[in-house]
Amino acid sequence: MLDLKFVRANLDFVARKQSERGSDIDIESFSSLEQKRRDILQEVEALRSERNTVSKEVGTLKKSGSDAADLIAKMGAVSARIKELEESLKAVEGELHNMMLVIPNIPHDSVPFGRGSEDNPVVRTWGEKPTFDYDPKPHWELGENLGILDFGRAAKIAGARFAVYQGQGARLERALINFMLDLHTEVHGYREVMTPFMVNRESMQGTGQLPKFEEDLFKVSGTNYFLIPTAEVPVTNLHADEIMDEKDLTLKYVSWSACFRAEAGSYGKDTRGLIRQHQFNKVELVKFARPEDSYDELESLTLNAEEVLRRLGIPYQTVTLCTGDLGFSSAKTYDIEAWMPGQEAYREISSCSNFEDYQARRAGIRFRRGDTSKVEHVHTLNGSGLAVGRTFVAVLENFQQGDGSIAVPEVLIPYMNGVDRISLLQ
RNA sequence: GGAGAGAUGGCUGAGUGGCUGAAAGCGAUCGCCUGCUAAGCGAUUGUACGCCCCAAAAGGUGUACCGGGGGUUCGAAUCCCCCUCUCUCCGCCA
Repeated sequence: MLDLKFVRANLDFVARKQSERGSDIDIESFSSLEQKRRDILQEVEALRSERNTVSKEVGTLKKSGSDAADLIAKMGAVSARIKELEESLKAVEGELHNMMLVIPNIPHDSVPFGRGSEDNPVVRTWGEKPTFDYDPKPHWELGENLGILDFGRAAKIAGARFAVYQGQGARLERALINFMLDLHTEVHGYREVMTPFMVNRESMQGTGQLPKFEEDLFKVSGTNYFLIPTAEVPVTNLHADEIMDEKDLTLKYVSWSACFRAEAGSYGKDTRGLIRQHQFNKVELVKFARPEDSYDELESLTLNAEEVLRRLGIPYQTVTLCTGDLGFSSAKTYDIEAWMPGQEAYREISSCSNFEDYQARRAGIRFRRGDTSKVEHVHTLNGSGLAVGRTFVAVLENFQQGDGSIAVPEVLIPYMNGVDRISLLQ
């Protein structure tokens, strides 16, 4: 959520920034609603003030045995009026709040203007694409041939967009999770957390999934719980409604979770294989930072995520999302795209964002400065480090061999209990 | 699932209708004192929103907030109702 006072003072700027990301803001109704809120507020506060003063007089009069009937009758009327005003104030504030909740974040100045993903500039490429003396196979063929992936039975027990991992496939998924967690905790200094996979509505609103994107989420029927689409939600909300100590910043968390996405509106996209699933594993990096540090922290967070691919030996490129492709809550986002030989394309494997104070304002995450003891909103950041299912895909497709087996990347061998190749016989 | 108890500031904990934004203690910050440390003395120590002042900061002022929501009353931390969460006991259970 944007700062109400900032929006009020910079309406044209905010509207222009929103249009750059292809979003509209109704300046007129915002202004009139905001003005109305202040008008009512001033009136109701003046009346409350009067009531407070007179009520004290009533107390004094009664104590001294005098008659206060006149004042009491008068205040009865004032209280009734206050009640009326409070109701309309509540209505106006609710409307204004709902309006604020659906205004996306303002892109950072360094975010390039563009209409969509085709306009995202590449900031880095790493690694050499492997060459094959045959047509490299997509992971779903490799996986099913090796008996480590079973989409048919997944469809039988659950439905489309689910997968069953078995044998060395299940082991590989688990190895990737452990490898990533170890790297981020032991080398990059993140603190590991394991959180609930279901959260309440407030948490979803805190990080920006609600109210606007409810159709993308799974709701647990008969409860108020939603399945998390990413560990970003529970981990960021860990500090909701808290005032943090400046000395604890930058606070860095890493969390493995299953992620659940309804994938509404993606019919026909990536219907084969592991790329787009209703449930997948992800290792997520989350940071809470001081405002002046957050853009440096975004750079290091992105590099921390890239390090996973470097150690695995998977080629990738990193792009900056342009204004038209930027996510709702983000001020700036880098996408890391891994090379997938079987699909002959770079595919998104991580998305690293700085939300500035947008989520912090929604969720009430603040910190107190040590020197001035001023309270400010923190900046929140997060990024996949990495999407495990898609990393699984990248390993299969990049390390496939002519005989259909998969060479296990060096760094994963210890996590595979010494197995250095996945082949049919395993 | 059943029975009971509870939720107050950074923490502990008073407070059963007006003198309570909230006692006391602890902690923290600043100052004094002191060979060092400790102790001692003094002061300060919430958040949000509005208005005034204003380049801004600071300041002034008003309102709200004692788990959340609603009600009674001239007036609610305090009385009533609903909800959430925590604790204890019983039952069930990975």
